[in-house]
Amino acid sequence: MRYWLVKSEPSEYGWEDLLSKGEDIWDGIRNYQARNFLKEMETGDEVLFYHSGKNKEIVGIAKVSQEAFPDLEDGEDKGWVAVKLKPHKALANSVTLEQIKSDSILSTIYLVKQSRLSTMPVEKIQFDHIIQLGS
DNA sequence: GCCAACGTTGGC
DNA sequence: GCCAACGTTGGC
Repeated sequence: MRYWLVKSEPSEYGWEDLLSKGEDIWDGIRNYQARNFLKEMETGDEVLFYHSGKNKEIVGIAKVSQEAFPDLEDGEDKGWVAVKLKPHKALANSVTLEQIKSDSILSTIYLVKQSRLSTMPVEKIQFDHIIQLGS
């Protein structure tokens, strides 16, 4: 079991959209580093859902419901992949970027170090800590 | 609105 | 293969 964080601009696609769908394809990733992480995701892995832009906070936990499969571009397999996600649990209190940056356990995560990466792994200790902050 | 950090593109 | 120019993302 591994832990991840995915990022989305809520005006494009937010946690609410995933909730209302019940399960959805997480596609359109066009960055090699993010793609490699997507390929490593396994069914049942837990995924923190982060809203970029105005709110900048982790709002919920999703689970990988289907492992990587080809994400076609113009009907062709160009090596990009998508996964499927299901909402698992909303955080009672969302965890803000400000909290994350000021926390000694969390300040080293990719979210802070490499702000443009949209899909990234999270250490278990960090994941657990975020859940604790969000409960 | 600006800027930093990346990624991509294209000329050489 | 290098690098300058440009585009994009996302925080401030």
